[in-house]
Order: sequence, then structure tokens, then C-alpha cells
Amino acid sequence: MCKISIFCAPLYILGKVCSIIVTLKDVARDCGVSVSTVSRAFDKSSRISQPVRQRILTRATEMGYTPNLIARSLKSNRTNTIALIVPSIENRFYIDVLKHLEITLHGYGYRLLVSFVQPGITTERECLEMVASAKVDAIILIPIDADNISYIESLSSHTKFIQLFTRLFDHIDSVVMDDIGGAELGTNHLLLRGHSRILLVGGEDRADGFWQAIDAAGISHEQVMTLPWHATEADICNAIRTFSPTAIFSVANTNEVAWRSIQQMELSIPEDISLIVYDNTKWVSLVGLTAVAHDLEQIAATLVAQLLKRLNDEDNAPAVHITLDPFIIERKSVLSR
Amino acid sequence: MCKISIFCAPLYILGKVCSIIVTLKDVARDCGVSVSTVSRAFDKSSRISQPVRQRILTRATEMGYTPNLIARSLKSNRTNTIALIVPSIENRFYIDVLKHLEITLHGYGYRLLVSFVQPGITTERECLEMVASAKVDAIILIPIDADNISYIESLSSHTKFIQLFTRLFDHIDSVVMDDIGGAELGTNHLLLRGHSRILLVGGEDRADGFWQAIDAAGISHEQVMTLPWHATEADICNAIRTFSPTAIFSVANTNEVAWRSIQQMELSIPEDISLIVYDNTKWVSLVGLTAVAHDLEQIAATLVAQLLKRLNDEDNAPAVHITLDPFIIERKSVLSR
DNA sequence: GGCGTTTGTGCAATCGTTTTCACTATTTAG
DNA sequence: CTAAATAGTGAAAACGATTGCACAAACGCC
Repeated sequence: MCKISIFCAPLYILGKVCSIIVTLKDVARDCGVSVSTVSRAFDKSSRISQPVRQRILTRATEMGYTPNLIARSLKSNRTNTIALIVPSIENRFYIDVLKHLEITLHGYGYRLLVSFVQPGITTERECLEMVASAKVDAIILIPIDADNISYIESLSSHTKFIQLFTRLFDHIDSVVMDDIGGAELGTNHLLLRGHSRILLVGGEDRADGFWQAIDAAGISHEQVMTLPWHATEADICNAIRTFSPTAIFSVANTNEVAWRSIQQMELSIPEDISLIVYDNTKWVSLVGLTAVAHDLEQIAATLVAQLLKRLNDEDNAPAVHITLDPFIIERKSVLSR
Repeated sequence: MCKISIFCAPLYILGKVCSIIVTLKDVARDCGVSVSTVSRAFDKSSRISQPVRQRILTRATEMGYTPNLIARSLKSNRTNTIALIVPSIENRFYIDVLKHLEITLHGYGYRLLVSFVQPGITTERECLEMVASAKVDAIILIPIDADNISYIESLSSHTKFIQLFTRLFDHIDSVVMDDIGGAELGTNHLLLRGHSRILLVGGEDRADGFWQAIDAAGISHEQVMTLPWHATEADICNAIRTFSPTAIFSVANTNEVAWRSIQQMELSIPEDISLIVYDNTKWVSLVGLTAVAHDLEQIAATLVAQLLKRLNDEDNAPAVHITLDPFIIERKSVLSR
């Protein structure tokens, strides 16, 4: 029962269990076999006799053996870990993305190492260096700015990469959303419901889709108005007062400020003004806003499939670029007039 | 310029950069010194001559050397990584906690390895095994249920632990919030504003604080009503109809369902009914609800301070248990009557 | 100038695995 | 019944870093 040994864990000292980490060597000594045999017992595809394997496995469990992934990774040069660099922890959308990626990867036996870039604390560069040092098998990158182009370029020569949401490099696989199409979709949703006096907030590059829809409907540019992504609550309130739109379309990160502006002016949605936003985050659904949304499950599945293909690809196939389509989740924030 | 070598990275093959991972050995060979010297060049406190160190450091950077943290960890038996097991990815509150923990740990040169338990996908046990295999220096645990008591017990004999928000083990350090005091605080907030017909949703163990406040105010138990944490939208709507409370106090995870119930009954806050919730998540602030809140910065600072103390503690000091106090963030969801 | 100390460097062991190679024992084929 | 194939095992060399030990050169001190 109470075995004392200077070689083998656990050590019972003064009645208290002072467990030392159990290694392959300990199990080997205990079972009277060599280290290699124990190692093989854990490897399904290794040549080893059934009785020995069984004995080793049960003893290992009894002794509380846990494989040291650090040593394993060092030897095998694989970590079974995929890194995800999240550009912002504030944006709940990325958390949802993370969630689906982790679920999907878990299904294939991979772990997800998440690294958040936090403004003023950690830069994207630091996150990249960190996960590179961790020797992850691949890095999922959501490129926000073009700061680290040359660094990523050099890193990508010995670390697999995949880009998500933005395509910054042509020689690296990517999975992006058709955001221009999404903006068009959202705009048409408003147009079809009789809105033509529309305020677009935060369009930027996605604005193209907006203009396409507007032009296709033959609406003059004087009937609509746009504000940049850095528009403040005051800007939007002002625009509502002077331009008096019947509907607001918020694209990207302006959702919250748009919502707050409407609240502040004490307008009710959708009676006084309609609102449609981009990205279906949790509060958007709680508040009940119609949104242009992404199918995160589809995104995760597509990305992981491509990533695994790349991980098992010796002959350096050319980069694959995948575009997925957003869709509309209709709630009750858009009035038909 | 274009140096070809079978030993030293990078290799230029057919004009394309085929970079091989650069190790200490490569740098050593390049600089004509031993591996140990190169290793020492990176260690501030090592005996090495300045000129040699300089030469090595510049060459290493030029060659694109990145320390292999895996190898380093294996040898030094330290990973400089703290693990956090997050009991739910859905709850934005934990994301905020994570954020502050990462910031604080980063300040001390530690990384945070986050593992989310996702119902139906990963169990707490799996997460524990995973981070244990990763040989992290310590594990921050937010105990939700008592499933893994014996496993954690055995793990804690060779891995440092700290408990957050719940104290499940007396022999393991903990940082918890005074939730009973928080419930009392929230209840008093309502009482002071003239509410006595209160509906408490999801109180459970925290309900003690509620009853303390109610009793102290000399209010009969018939004037208040409680619903359990698993109350549905229908339950709450029903309670509002039959009991017609002037205020609802939602504790813990019932915030969203309470909010939705009020929306569904088309009551306006705070005119028709007052609402105060527990935990100041983002949507709570967006929607403008008064909340009982935690100072996450304080929590992170306190926890990390205790953790670092423990990491540098050879003489196994007795467990330290710290309790912090919640406070109220007043918004406009509670009417003074 | 001899002796003790300091400084800088290399050698080699080590961390816990995986994996190749070699070797024996057993089985199978001819 | 022998030759060849195969199964099962152990020894040992990696993986890339850290670090105690040994040793040589340079220095300070009387």
C-alpha cells in the first residue's frame, strides 16, 4: 500500500502524497521493460505484443502518467496546435469565430492557441513572435493592417499560415467573406422595404456594394448619405437631425455607436427609424436588430478543411483563395413602408 | 550575398528562399563559437565578454534565429505560461476577466494559455489534462461544479493552482467575490429607491444576501418573490403578470432571459418596471442597465500578485484566501418612487 | 615573480520523448 | 528441415536548449 522508493513516484512522505512527475522512464522501470517499449505501448500503430501493452497501459494509468507534450513536440517537431491571432478582444464577433474554430479543430485532434492583440499592451508582431516560438503547426491570421508584411513573409517560409476575413498575401491561403456583396445585400434589404433615404455608417471599402445597390435602383446620390468608420455619436446624431434618414445601415465596427445615437435621440426602432447592422453579435440579437451575418460554422469548417489539406501537403500546392457569402438575419428593426 | 551552404539557413534554392529553422547550433557554427556561448549571449546574467555577445546577437538576428521555447521549457522545466480554464465561452464576463488577466500577466513576462470548456465538446477534465500536459507553470481555475475534485486534488500535488470566483478547495489559494454582500448591495439599492415588491431571479446561494437585506428592512416575505436560475422566459413573464413586481433583480446568468421577458411583455424600463442585474457585461452597459459589478482590474491584479508569490514560494506556505467586494454601477434602469 | 582570483570559453550531461537500427525468438514457406 | 520472413524488444541517437564543471588566460596583490 504505502510503497517507499527513491525512484518511482508517488513518494509518500509523512503520510502526505508528494507526487513527483511520472515519466516514461518511471513506468518502464516499474514494468521491467525499456523506455522504448513503453513509448510504443501508447502508439497505436507500433509493433508491440498485446499482453505487454495492456500491462503497461494499466500501470501507467495507475501511476498517474501524463505524456509530456513538450518533450513529444521537441522530438516529433509537431505540436498539434494551431494558433489564432485575434485582432481585438473587444469585438464579440471574434470570440464567436474563435469558438467555432476551436470546436472544429478539436474534432480533428488539434488544439487552438489563442493570442489576443491588445492595443497598448501587445502588438500583432509580438503575438506572431510568441506563437512562432511556441512552434505551432500553423497560424490562422486575421490581418487588420499591413504592419508586419515582411515579417510574416519571412515567417511563412517555415510556418504554415492561413488568412481569415482579409486577403493580404496572394501566396498564402485565405478564407474571406464577400463583404461588398454583403453591403449590397443589406442595402437591397432596405430598398425593397421602401427606404431610399439611407444613412450609411462606416462603409469604407465595403461601401462599393452599397453604391452598386443604390445605382442599380436608380437612386440619386443626393438621397443618401455616408459617414466614415470613425464617426462619433455626435456626428451620427447630427446627420439624423439634418439629413433625417428613414434608415441607417451600419457596417463593421460602428454598430454600437449607431445604436447609441438612436437611443440618445430617443427615437424608437423601427417606428421612427430603421436600423440594419453588419455582423450578428450577441447584443445585436438580444436587442433584436436585423443584421447581415456570417455563417461561422461554415467559415470554421471551410478554413479548417483547407488548413488540414495544407498541413498534409508536401508538394507545395499553389495558394487557395475561398470566398464565402453573407446572408441576412431578419428581425424587427426594419420597417416596411 | 547569395550564400549556399548545406549547414546553415537560409538556403537559397532556385532563387526562392527555402528557410530552414535556425537553431543555436547554426548560430554557433556561423560565429565560430560553441553552442553554450551562444546560449549565454542571450542570458543577461551570464559571464560572457561584451564583444562576443554583441557579435553573436547581431548575427543571430540577421540569421533570423528564434529561440525554441519548446526545447527551453523541456530543459528548464518552466514554460512561463499560466493556464486559464474558462467555464463558458458564451459568457462575455469571462472574456473580460481573461482580458485583464492576460494584460496583468503580460506585465510580468508570463503568457496566458486559455482553454474554454465547451458543453458537448470539451469537458473541464479534458481542459485540465490538456493544460497539464502543456506543463504550464500554474493553472487558474474557475470551479463551476465539483466533478473533478479528486483529479484536481492529485494534479495539485505537482502543479500550482489558484481558484477564481469559487472556493472549492481549502488547501488551494483563492480569490473570490463577496457575492452574498453583492446581492445585499443590489437589494438595498432597490429598497432605498422605494421598491419593496421585488422579483429575484436566479439567486440560489447568493439569495442569502437578498434575504438579509429584506429582513433588515422589515419586509414580509410575501411581498417578494423568487425564481430559480433555470427560470424560462415564460416563467418570468408569468411571474410579472401574476405578482406584478415593481422591480426585478437578476442574479448571475439570468440577466438575458430577464431582459427578454420584459421586452416581450412590452414593458419599458424603468417606467413600467425597474431592473438591476448582476455582472456588468458589455450589452448591459449598452442597454443601460444598473448593475452589481466587479472591478476586474483589481481582481486580476490581486490574483496575479498571489500567484507570483506562490510561484516563488519554496516553503509551501499555507493557502491564502482573498475576498473582494462588488460595487454598484448606477445607470437608468431603476426608478426612484 | 609566484599565487589566488576572476573572466571567458568549451565539453558534456540532461530534460522526456520518438525512432532507427540491430538483435533474438518465433513463425511461415518451400 | 532449412531458409526466409516477421514479431517483439532494447540500446542509443536525436530534438534544441540550459548549466555545472573543467580549464586556460588574464589580472591583482604582496
